[in-house]
Amino acid sequence: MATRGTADAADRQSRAVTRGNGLAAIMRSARDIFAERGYHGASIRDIAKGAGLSLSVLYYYHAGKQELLHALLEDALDDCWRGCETALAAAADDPAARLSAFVQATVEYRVRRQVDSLLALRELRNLEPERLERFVERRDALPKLLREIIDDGVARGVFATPHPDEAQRAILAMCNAIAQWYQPAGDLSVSDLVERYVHLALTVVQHRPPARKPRAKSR
Amino acid sequence: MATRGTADAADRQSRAVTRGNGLAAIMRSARDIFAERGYHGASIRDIAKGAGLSLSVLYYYHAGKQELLHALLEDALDDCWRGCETALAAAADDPAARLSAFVQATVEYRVRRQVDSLLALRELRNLEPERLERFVERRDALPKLLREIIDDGVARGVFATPHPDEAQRAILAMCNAIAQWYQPAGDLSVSDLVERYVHLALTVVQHRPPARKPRAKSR
Amino acid sequence: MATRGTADAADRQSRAVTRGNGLAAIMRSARDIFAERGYHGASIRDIAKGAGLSLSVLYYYHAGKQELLHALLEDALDDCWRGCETALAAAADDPAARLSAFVQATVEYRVRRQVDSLLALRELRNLEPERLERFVERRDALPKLLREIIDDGVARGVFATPHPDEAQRAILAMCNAIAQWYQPAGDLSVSDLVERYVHLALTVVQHRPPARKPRAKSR
Amino acid sequence: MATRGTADAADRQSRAVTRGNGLAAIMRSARDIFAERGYHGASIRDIAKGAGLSLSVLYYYHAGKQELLHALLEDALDDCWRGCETALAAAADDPAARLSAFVQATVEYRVRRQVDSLLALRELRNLEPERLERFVERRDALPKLLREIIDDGVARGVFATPHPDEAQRAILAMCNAIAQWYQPAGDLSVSDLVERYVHLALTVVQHRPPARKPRAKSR
DNA sequence: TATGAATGAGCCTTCATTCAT
DNA sequence: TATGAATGAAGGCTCATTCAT
Repeated sequence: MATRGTADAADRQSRAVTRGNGLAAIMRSARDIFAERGYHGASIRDIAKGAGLSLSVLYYYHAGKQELLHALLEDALDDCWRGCETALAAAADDPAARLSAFVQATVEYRVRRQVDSLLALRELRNLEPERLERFVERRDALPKLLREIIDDGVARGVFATPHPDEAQRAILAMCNAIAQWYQPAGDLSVSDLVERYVHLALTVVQHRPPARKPRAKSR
Repeated sequence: MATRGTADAADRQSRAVTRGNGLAAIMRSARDIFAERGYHGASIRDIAKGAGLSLSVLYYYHAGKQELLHALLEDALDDCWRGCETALAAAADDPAARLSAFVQATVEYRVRRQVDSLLALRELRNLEPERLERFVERRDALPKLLREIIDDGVARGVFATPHPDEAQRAILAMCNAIAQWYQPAGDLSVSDLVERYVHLALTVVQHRPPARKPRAKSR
Repeated sequence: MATRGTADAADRQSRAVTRGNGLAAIMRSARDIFAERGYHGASIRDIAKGAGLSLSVLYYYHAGKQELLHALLEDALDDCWRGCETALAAAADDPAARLSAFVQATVEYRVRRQVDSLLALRELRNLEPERLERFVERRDALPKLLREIIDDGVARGVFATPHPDEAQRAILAMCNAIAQWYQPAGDLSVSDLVERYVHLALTVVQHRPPARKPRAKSR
Repeated sequence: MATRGTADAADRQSRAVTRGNGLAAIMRSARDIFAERGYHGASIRDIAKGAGLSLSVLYYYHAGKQELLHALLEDALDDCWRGCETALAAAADDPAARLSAFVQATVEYRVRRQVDSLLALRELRNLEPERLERFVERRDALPKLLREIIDDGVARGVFATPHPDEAQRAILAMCNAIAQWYQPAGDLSVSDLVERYVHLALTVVQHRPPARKPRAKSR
């Protein structure tokens, strides 16, 4: 017959967690703590404490630690895709424009979801095999998409890179890395950041703007 | 009455670990298991088992799990630096040549120490604060070195990039990423890999080979 | 963002539990699950789920898990006694007839309440001390009653057993065991089962039918 | 970096557990505590405490709680079989003698291993399915053996029971029950107990000693 | 009547580490 | 060098129970 015990309210100082808002608080805390210590280094006890809730609520909302991670990663990947698709839908049908749109979306995502996006890079391997497989499949469509854009540019003679494969990898690698160092409070604004990375990407694929549309006579 | 106490020698079949080679076996096992599961996900029990040794030997050679990781990372970083220094020592005093040497050394290191180099990227954060600080200091000299090379190139007018900082980051990011995907058994030889990444790096810094030494009219 | 919070009504498909029948559903579920997994192995969550109700309703009807068990056991014991008393009330005042009536009632109870009767045997010890004491007192009156019947038979010279105590224990033990193996759907009908156990019991007490009622004069 | 903590020696008063004798102490404690509270009601913490050892040693010797139970049950069943086989090997080839030997062995086992034998009856269901199956198979050979003895007696006309199946069940049930009530310190000696149960069993099968070997006048 | 959200205690297990040999 | 036995701490998870609605 369990008694109530001494729940020292001091432990839950930041208890902005009003009844019913448990889930959001947990997700937030999980994100931060997973990011800080890694999946195995993070204890669900600490996650709960970070959320200002008891250990057990976590299991009310999620089946366990693993599922918690999964939920975070899926959410982040969803957001990433949404950004890309929106940007590409708005872009002109021209390789440079599409590449720029892709890079812009990716950079903005890395900044907007700095923490989660790092999680997705680092903690992927801690997903259970089955979950991992499904996740990776969805994620791998991104490099494929980028590759198509590059190939298209090469085919149309706008991108001169002799190594489209390396170019694709390089562009993603440098964009992904942003989440590791960018400091929103710093000097570099997001729009400047985007501009620079778009430039960098176009450089990497060796973008050669086509001769001006030969209007009359280019002389 | 089934027991587990007596470690059946059968479990250590792969005991190529002839007496006296304990240390090497442990390092190898630790490297693989840390890489596979991450620092917190790896148990020293499994590391010992992987080395074909008993748990306790590990403590004969190392003070603990933490020190084991440290030893691995230091060793990897040493190797990385050795490679860079050797390459740069042999390179001509010319930004493009120096950048090429740097990239070549880095790429080769990522391939030569594929596993350890990944460890150094991923498990860094699991070093104890004091160890971490010393390590990072040493590691951060690498980007600084690269930055100097780039700045020099820009100053001399050989590199046209308007964003040397981004260039530096991009070059390191793409080189680092190699360890994540390169397959030594695949089609791409190391020398080809190096060649492509050197090209990529020169592209990123917007290398402009200086006009042939303007023999006659310099005007 | 997968959650678990909202109990999806689909989970309660078998909701034959039309509003208002909660109590019966809970008792049924509790009986089955306690029987299947034992008191400590059964979770009230599963009991509630088995009843097609939410966890909390359980507490509307019962003070807790312990009381739930108690209610089940008391109910079963009541039934057992009712059967015995009815049977004995209808039996002739003759040891063999009374023993037969007792055995018949007991066997029929073990079949009629197969599950609950097993519960009463196995989960008794999980009652809280005070409850346990009261329960055992009531239950122990059964062997005592049986013992009286046997002693009476021995006194009257109808039962020849030299070990009335062992006989009593043997008879109860074998009747109790019925609940462990009897399959209502099988070949053996309840009336046959009763007949055999009555025979067995009479054998155990070494029943010797008295010399025919000395009609005229046996001389 | 874990420190030693305050191991209050007081907690391990009965520490007759000298280094190296851990296994035996654990088995003993496990037996008692499983018997007292049932598999699910017993915590391995309490088992360890009962053994005067730390929680973790348990896992040095056994894979877990489940395996601990399994080890106990197997050991008990082994003992039971050994007893039966020895007894039957020494018995004459005559149904009554064999039945007596079987009952004697069974009764003695129930007394000798009073606790474990109860465990085997009650906690069986808590074995994992695979383990359970193997165990039950071995255990079920016992009733079969008893049944063969009875059938043989019936065939030879020495046992008159019309219900050999019920007889077999009754004999085992009453013998099994012994472990529930017998008190070694009480009035009834083991040899008396055996004698009574042999008598009871012979009664149950309705043993009819064959007519004295018709020496001279068979009339 | 009935529910969803939340809690504290406790459980089984694993882990890094130590110590005597 | 190397090992088996043992330990305290912590980890993930389940559980009976409560409370506000």
